[in-house]
Amino acid sequence: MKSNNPTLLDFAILGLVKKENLSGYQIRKVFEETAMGNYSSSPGSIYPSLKRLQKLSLVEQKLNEDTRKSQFSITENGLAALKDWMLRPIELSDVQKNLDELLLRFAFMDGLLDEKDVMHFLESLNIHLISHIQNLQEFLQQTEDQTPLHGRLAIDHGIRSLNATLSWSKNVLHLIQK
Amino acid sequence: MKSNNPTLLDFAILGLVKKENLSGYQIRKVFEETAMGNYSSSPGSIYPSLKRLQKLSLVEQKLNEDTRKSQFSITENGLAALKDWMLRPIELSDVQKNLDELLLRFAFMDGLLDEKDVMHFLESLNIHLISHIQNLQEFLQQTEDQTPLHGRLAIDHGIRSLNATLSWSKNVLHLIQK
DNA sequence: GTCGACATGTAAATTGTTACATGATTTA
DNA sequence: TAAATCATGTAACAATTTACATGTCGAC
Repeated sequence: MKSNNPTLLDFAILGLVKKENLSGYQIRKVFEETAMGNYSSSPGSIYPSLKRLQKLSLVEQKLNEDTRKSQFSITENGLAALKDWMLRPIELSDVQKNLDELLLRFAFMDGLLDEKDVMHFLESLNIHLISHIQNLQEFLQQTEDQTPLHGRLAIDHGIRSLNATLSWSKNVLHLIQK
Repeated sequence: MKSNNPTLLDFAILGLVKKENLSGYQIRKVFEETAMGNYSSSPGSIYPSLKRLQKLSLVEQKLNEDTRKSQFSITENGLAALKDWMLRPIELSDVQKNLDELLLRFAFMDGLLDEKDVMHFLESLNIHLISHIQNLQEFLQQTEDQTPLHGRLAIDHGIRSLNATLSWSKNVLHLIQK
């Protein structure tokens, strides 16, 4: 009854080594120095994650002939797992709690999914965003008198933020459809 | 060498019981049913959190005379801790990774901080948001040719999302200044 | 009288954080 | 040759998730 499901960090690493073979240290540097800085770069998270990925045979460690250094590369298994993850149906709870994960999925779709699947992902994202935004607006109206000002403003922030995501998503859809 | 620092969930609960005395179950319901649904409502997180807060004497358990049921209320200590937390200087890393926490801090400021401190919080937030947005834009430009399309679009999402937060914050500042 | 909601917990497993530890290689 | 960076790991601790466990109370 073991879970064996890769964590979000596992997928982040998997997506990175898919694009380019990397050593553990190089992966840490990516998380430290690039816009992916929201993921942990501590050795105590990266190296255990790489072990997990190896145990699941999603990545393998190979010697780079040029640099004589060991690097990780994605396996067939790993590619399939990455694709499965990207094609997972979006749920309302993802939009409520795991927007980061959806964005990470999108960020790695390059060259893995075809245009049709990317569009389907964005369309599904739009539907769930709209639904969640509406829920928040209704909640705001229904609790107008009970909720203190700052609480209402915080919810308003949530709505605005989701609207920004929605308009981004529509924009990207437009852009992809050329 | 123990840390004894309340977690984000601890502060979320502390903020709730500050507004109103609540039982553990009632707290769970808030996280299940309201816009605070991004915080965990599982008994395995709520009850241990309440124990931590009690051990730190930030909340105390009392019998509600009317309902004959036990509820938690915030202590003097708890009020001070909540205030300290809200007055913590904002850092760039908060804007990069912990925007949720900043929003939670704002959401509970009602009746705890005076107008001046709220404004200072928002002004500091603005400064850090602007700085982070600029960093992301520079990163986008510097890596334009190396980063694949989806990666650039994901960063663009980050920028748009932060801009939404910034415009919200400016709006709130305006609103508070009347 | 039974079903659903109220109500409070614990245990195991998982994950991640912080700090520690070690050594090689490069560069000033 | 000393300092910085490269490079990989472990250990202790903290927090959360999931599942289990138990019992009360009100409504139908």
